[in-house]
Amino acid sequence: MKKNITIVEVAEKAGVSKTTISRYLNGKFEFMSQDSKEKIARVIEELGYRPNNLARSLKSKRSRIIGVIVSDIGSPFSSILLKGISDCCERYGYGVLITNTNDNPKKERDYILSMLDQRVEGIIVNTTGQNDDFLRQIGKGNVPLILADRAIEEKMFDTIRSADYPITIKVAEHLKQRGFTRVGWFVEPLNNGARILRHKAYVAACKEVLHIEPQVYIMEDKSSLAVEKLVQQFIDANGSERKAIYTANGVVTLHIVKALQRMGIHCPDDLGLCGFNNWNWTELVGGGLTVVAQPSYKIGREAVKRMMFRIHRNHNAAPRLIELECELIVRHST
Amino acid sequence: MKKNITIVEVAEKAGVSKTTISRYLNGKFEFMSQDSKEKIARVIEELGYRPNNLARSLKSKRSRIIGVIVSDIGSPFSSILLKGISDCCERYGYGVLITNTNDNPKKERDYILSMLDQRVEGIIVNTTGQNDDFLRQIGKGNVPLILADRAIEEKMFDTIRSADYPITIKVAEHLKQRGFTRVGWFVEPLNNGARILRHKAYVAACKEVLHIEPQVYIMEDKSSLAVEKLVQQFIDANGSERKAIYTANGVVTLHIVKALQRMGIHCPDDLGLCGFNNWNWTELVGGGLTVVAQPSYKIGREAVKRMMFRIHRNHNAAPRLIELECELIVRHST
DNA sequence: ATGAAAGCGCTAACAA
DNA sequence: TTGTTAGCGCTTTCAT
Repeated sequence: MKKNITIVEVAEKAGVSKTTISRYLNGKFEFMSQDSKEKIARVIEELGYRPNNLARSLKSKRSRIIGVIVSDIGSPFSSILLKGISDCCERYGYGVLITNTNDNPKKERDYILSMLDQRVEGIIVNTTGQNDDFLRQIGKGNVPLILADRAIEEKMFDTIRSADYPITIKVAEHLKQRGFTRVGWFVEPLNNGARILRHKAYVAACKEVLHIEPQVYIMEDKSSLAVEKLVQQFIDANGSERKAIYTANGVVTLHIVKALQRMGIHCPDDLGLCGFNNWNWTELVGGGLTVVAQPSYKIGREAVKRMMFRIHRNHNAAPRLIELECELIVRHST
Repeated sequence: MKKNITIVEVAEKAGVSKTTISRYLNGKFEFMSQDSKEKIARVIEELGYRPNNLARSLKSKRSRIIGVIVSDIGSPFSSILLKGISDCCERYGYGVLITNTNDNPKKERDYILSMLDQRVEGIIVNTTGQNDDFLRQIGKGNVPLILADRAIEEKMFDTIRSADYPITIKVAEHLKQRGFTRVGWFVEPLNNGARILRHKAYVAACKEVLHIEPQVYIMEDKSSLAVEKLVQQFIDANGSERKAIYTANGVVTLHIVKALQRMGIHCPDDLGLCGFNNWNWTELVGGGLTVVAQPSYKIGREAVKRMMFRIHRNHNAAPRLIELECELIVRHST
């Protein structure tokens, strides 16, 4: 159990004061003799000295860590988002403290609090959507909070998300052009900002492009039976029209594809299908799924960039909504 | 910019000393009057006081954080692994500092070092496989290091991974029983512990079960053309025998499936295919892929459990290799 | 160009 | 049952 090497030993061995070592560590070479610099470098090397970041952060109030809270770390969306976040943080020399709420609002609150206890310099949240009041509260503090993908009502936080409106219009135009006359939208319960905005976009597209009544199918229950029933409902409700399903996210897409396979329904002849999220398997099933590719990686990257701007340039910038372009990838299912 | 509330203010307001507050925070109620306890609780509530974890960790040398280093945070394997790790850490009241190396050995070293600087209490690594010497070095320190999925040669670290040998035997028996007489194994370059052990298992299965020569196809290059060429090679090399491909991991599976689709090869008639990793799409393609389900979530969970054991019960326990059972899921492709 | 000294917010040995 | 006190390892002001 050998004692840890601290700045004190380094100072002694190098024959200078703690202060000088600290200056060295922080790259403040302006007024330092070449001699000291070299000596310190050598001693640090010899001793294998490494600074204690807890102590540094405690004193300097800069932890160089940002906290990230995702709603489902196991999903491809989150994992690509995290990749964007962690790649970008690395470039800025920041570490990433990650937690996973499983869409549990209580956990979200607890984690935010405990990240603040850790003195993270900023928090990126993919919020459950059930904590608006709490988030507002946190927003009053002085640790920047940025929302990824899921917005909240008020324009209080920087929010980075996909530009759902234009892509939904595009999807509608594509479906129309392919001869689909009825489009049902399948979604999980409308309890977070992403779903709500996507819903608005769908309704708008129905009105402006398709000139039909919106048909929203909410997947309360993701059991095989329930999903099949919902699909069947949509089919039954639209007689002999050419029908297409548009999904709200990758999870829904997956459930729908499974249901269609079990039901023996083929795309695009029996039914059109436009999914959301260009996950790697979408090109493999049924000759390839038409999907909207969401810029998950970019969302992560831009969230970090914005965070760095806020931390280093302007703590009080007006909140911004940054919407990133999606891409429509037309394949076989429409 | 209002000053942060510290233990000192709480102490003053509650009319007790810092020590008593500290005792309260750490749940040391044994010798504390009911009166103090209640007063403190009230004051903390009123002030909205939250302890500074940096200070706590600095003093107590217990950060309650463990570091996790994955080789590709964007892959389903990592993301499920992380889910297992973070769910389990939560139960123990630990936070998770995550970094992603993109299989870059230099980054792996840097991250390990900077996690030590953060005074994480333990590190879980899904190592690139290119840092054995460095890892040995770190192993001599007093922060436990645990390997997830990818082992290193020496038995120096706790290692949690899938039990590749028995499942590979089972796969071989299954393929044999289905009438396949030649089995090629497709893998990325053999540069990490997981691949090497899986390779051994495959060679053993060829000898003990299939009684054939092993045929290892290394995917140096994952371009469409290169993969197709490799597949074609395997086919050409085995004339009219009944041939099956066995893949080493999910990424390889994906590339093979794509190649087969492009080449118009159908499973199981033209070629058998047994994949690795039961990712959610494997049941969707070509009537369902036969796969080995790897216990990614459990690997994460067990790694954390072992870490907690090491941290709290026995810092010097002998390194253990924990192999978790895989499951063969037979579907349509074999 | 360098150093002395005063903390950052907390914990824990020791004393009472 | 509670408080006093000396740090944890570093940064930073101020002085030289």
